[in-house]
Amino acid sequence: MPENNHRTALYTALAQVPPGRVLTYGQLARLAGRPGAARWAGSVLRQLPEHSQLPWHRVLNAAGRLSLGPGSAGQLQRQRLQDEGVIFTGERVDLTIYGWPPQAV
DNA sequence: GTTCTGACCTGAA
DNA sequence: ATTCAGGCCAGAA
Repeated sequence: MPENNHRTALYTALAQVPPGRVLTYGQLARLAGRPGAARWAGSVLRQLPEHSQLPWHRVLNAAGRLSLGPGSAGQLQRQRLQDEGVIFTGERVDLTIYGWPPQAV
């Protein structure tokens, strides 16, 4: 069953993201070898265990906003990102600056 | 089998 | 900038 394999690929890709950098669900799915499976990436992160050391907080939606509601998890995500030096312009993060991988120019 | 739902994305109006 | 519709993938009812 390749499902597990893809999930592992997603974990690996996510683990490569350095502190202070963020990526979108779509990019994460693409790095996991599944372009277009952004929702799938979200479901994987949702089922992620709490004791996981993966930087799940570095994943935002394409708009640069937190896809978690204003719950405790959302607060935690924002807190951790700010601790890493990510600056929020309002409720949004500039992906052209903090995006990962770096903007291909 | 169909239908809904969700830590989503893109393009068009 | 905001709203809408269509497309994506997977799991639950």
